[in-house]
Amino acid sequence: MSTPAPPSPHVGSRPGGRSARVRAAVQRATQELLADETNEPLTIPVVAARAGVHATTVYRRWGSIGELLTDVASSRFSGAIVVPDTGSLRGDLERYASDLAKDLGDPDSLPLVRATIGAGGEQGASACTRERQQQLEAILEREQARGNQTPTVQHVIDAVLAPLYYRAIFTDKALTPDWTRTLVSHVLPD
Amino acid sequence: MSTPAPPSPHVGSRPGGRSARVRAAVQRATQELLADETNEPLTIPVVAARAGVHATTVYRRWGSIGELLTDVASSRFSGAIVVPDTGSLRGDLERYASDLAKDLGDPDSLPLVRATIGAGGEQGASACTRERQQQLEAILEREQARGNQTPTVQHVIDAVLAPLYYRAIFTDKALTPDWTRTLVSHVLPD
DNA sequence: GCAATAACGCAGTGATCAATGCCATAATGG
DNA sequence: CCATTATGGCATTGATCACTGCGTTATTGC
Repeated sequence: MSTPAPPSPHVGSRPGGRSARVRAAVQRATQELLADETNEPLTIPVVAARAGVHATTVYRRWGSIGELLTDVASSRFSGAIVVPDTGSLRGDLERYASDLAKDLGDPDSLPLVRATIGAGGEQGASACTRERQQQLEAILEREQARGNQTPTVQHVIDAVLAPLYYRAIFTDKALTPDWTRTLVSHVLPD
Repeated sequence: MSTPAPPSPHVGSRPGGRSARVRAAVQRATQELLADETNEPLTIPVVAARAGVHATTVYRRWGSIGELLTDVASSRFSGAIVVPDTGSLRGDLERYASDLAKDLGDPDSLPLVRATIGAGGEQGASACTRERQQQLEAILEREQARGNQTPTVQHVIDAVLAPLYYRAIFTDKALTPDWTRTLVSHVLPD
């Protein structure tokens, strides 16, 4: 966050090369430290030590904790949920909301979201939700391709996505299936 | 967060005594540092220096950055908005949502929310919204006292409060009056 | 295979942080 | 007004952090 920008995170390496292995180890270590209730400081030297990597490497590739968390969140929250295809908009939304609730309820995803919001600023926060918004958009577009009317993307974000994140982050209530169904019912009256 | 617990934050002092002055100075310094785009580390020594107070004092009264932020957020988000009384539920909700949008849009409240979520954990996050939920509850209860039907508190939280916080934290979109009115209209059909 | 380039490991440096013991000062209660 | 308690200031200490040259190892392109 304070450094100009890493020379370019080296994305051209083969999947299994040293670079990819280091990246995976560091990302895993970061999530483990966040999940650990041991209140470890989550600094770069600590993450590096846990990953079995030298702190220098982390400083050079990520630059700061904020950028590291943003990167970890991007990976963690990309592809973890597949867009369902149940045949109906209601089915898709209910299924998707339920999957997202399960994902957000995972004990090590909430600390990651919280920490990323705190240290990653605007970039970090959007890394936690960008793919979710796009997936919601895809669900609505497919329904429109079927020739049906749909609520706007914004409405679905406000009525389904926002409450899920809000409840996860700000409360200690469970994200129950009943409740997620209720959320969906508010955008699909009948 | 790691210390047992401060001996008790000294709440019995007169408003204007040394204790209260120090508390105010530290809280103001914390918010100023968060608002500053200078990317200062927001550590206890830095906060203390800016407040013209010795770091020792901050360590003893708050113990950690997380607890300090939680305390600052509690103060900052308590009493900043008064529950409106327009005579109608729709008026109250629209007014309240608009006030909250203005408050969340304040350039130095968003960094505080983000940082508190990140460093304050469950306690910190709820400090940002507790009073808001209670105020919403008060609005609904007054409408019920008028003998009218209302949506549930949970529904209003999901449909109005959650999108406001979600948009503020995760996106860079403005919290426009038009949009907040739309949110209210979703819980008050007609 | 063999150069060229990029990524990583190593050791070390200055700066900053968290934490503590001791004393000064202000606030409470009789 | 005085004693008791609590709160804040000061100096210091050990630990940790962010960061940087330099050499080594892996990866890429020819």
